Amino acid sequence: MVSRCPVAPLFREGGVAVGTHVRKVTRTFDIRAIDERWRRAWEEEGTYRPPEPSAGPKRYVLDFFPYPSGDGLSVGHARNYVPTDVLARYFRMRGFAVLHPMGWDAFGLPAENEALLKGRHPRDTTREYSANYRRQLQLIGCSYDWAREINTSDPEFYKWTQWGFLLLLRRGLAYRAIGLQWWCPKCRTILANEQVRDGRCWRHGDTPVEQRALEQWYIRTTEYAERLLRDLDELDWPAHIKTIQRNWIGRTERDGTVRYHLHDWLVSRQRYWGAPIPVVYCDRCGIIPVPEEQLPVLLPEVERYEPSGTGRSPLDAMPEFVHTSCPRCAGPARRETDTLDGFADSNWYFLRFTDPHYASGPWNPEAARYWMPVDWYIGGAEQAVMHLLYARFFTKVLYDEGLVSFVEPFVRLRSQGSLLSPKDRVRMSKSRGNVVTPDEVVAQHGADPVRVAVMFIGPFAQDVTWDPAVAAGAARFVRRLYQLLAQRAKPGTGNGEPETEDLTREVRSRLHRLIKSAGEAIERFRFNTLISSLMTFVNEMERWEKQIAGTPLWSEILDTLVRICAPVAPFIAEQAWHDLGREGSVHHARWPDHDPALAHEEEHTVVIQVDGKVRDRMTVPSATPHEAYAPLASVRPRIAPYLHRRTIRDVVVVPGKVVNFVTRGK
RNA sequence: GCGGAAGUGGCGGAACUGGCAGACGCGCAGGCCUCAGAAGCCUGUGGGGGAAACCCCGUGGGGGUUCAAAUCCCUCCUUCCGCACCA
Repeated sequence: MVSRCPVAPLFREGGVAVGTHVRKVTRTFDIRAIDERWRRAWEEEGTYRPPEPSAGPKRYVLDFFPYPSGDGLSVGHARNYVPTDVLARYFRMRGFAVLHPMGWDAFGLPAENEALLKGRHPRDTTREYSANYRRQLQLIGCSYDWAREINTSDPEFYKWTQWGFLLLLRRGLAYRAIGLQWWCPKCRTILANEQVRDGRCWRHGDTPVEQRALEQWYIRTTEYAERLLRDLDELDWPAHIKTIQRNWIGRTERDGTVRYHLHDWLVSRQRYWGAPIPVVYCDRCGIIPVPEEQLPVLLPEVERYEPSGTGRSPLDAMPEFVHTSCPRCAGPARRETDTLDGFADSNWYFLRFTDPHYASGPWNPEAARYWMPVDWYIGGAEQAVMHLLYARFFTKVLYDEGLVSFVEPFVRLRSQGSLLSPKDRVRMSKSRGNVVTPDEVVAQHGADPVRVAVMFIGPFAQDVTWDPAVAAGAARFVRRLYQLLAQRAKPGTGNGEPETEDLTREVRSRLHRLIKSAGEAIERFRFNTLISSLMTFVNEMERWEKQIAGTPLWSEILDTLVRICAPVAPFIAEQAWHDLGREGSVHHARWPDHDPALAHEEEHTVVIQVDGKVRDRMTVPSATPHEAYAPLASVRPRIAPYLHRRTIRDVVVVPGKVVNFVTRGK
């Protein structure tokens, strides 16, 4: 049980000896000790593992999985992962079975290019960098179920990527053709159309691409153009992402024929770091797919994996890999030596997460039936075309094959804005030397303040500039929140007077409005206003504390508040949960239900206008009939003079909001 | 050029369906605490006028609809994104 964890001091006793006397001892909130204690406890307890077998209503909450870079995560990445984590934690507390996994898009050009740059093997860099990502994600309290971690360069994974290629081949959707192809001299490989921007390589913006004639593998995405276009309508995605996809598919009418701008997807890469394309070439039988039971076609272990620059893969120079026997006639045959584009991995990885160690197929049909489709998919708009289009395409192929029951993999998509560096107001990158890491901000303020800061700094979808002052403000808020929840929670700290009925009703109403607005803010991805409503509530409770601390009402408030704060500030909420004497983990506690009758405000402030100008305000019971507004308002000392010797031509009443006396004619 | 999104205090932003503009935070000012500082706490903080009560102005510019506009419509300006040139 979580509650067995050793108790660490919450407050450090601090004091400085000056001159002849010792300064008064001050109590310092030691957030790092709290972080460390619960980070360890959650990992040991498997706090975020979904119950097995999962049942009941589910939520699949997924981040775009990253390729692990040697730069590690910046606070900018936290703008993606933290809000998603809040969403996952919220649904968990609401009683949903939540799938919230993380893995590594480890195969492909970006990973191999970086390894080349470092002069190391991508197998080693991948292992090292993903471990660092995992550490950083745990540092900021992301509640992934790490038992489901996947890695696309793992043979257990790419075996099924190869299976997917064979499926496309069998359905006539993969073909070989010679064509003029874009060649990046730095990558020394062919690029897909989508990987060429302004005549330059997507990974090497300073490198113009060249054209080469080569025989390549293509996927017939164009055959699905119409469905890819049409099915966009039903998706809950940001409008601009849909627009980008529509433009990319680009249906036009010329000569009475429907034409598409979309090209077939070129998947061959003359590179080492990818899944070998599972076909062999036999002189007698032609192109023969590797039988499924012989998968995976293992990527051979080599020390030198640099692109040859000849237009052929490094695998081509390895006779022991190339020479094989034909699966059909057993005669001599040659293996395909190109590898698959990394997007062939990210095409389907979300299915693998539903049962990542399943051995008899790419995914467990039962698990996929339960968890799929992805309910919330969160990631940057830079994947608006490639990954999101290929994953939609492949899902439709799986549907046509009868392997899945849905035609779209991602029901809801949300894209976070970039976090710009305060140094130069551009996106953070190590090469620019403008990165702020979560490590340094956590070291300075603690994990919860980092979480609060990246949510509070601006609207989720908007680009914002990182401001260290926001982190400092978030740290102040987290400390005050913790003090409210835990330090002064003990009975008898206030005057403990039996609360009056009116006060109880008012405070409880306030509490239930917070429950309601917090839940709505999370589901609507308004994390900045989520934080501000928590701040407002804490401010108000600090004001009320003198009157009601130590009463049953106060306990009710704290017990509710600690749950509402758990998704946002999981570390201090867990600590406060235990300080409040509760058992287990707050992260297994139920999200409080808001009672609409309690949340309902008993009084409204009504604005009184004369000719549209605000002249006074009055408080009325919410049950006041709207006919009573004008008589009440017209006799008020501030209002009566305005109405004196004027003809009231009209009175507009909006119950609970406004009463407007119109005296002017048109 | 076409299409889309946006423009609110010194700063980040809030304002749900047209109904109190500026919530919340940062910054700043004054105060408390302190030998002093840091931290913390309290108060104030859109602009102008006024001793005050209050009044006037105010959401990029201009016009309109409406009892009422940050919000809806027209127009102009600016910024960002996508398309168009390349694929």
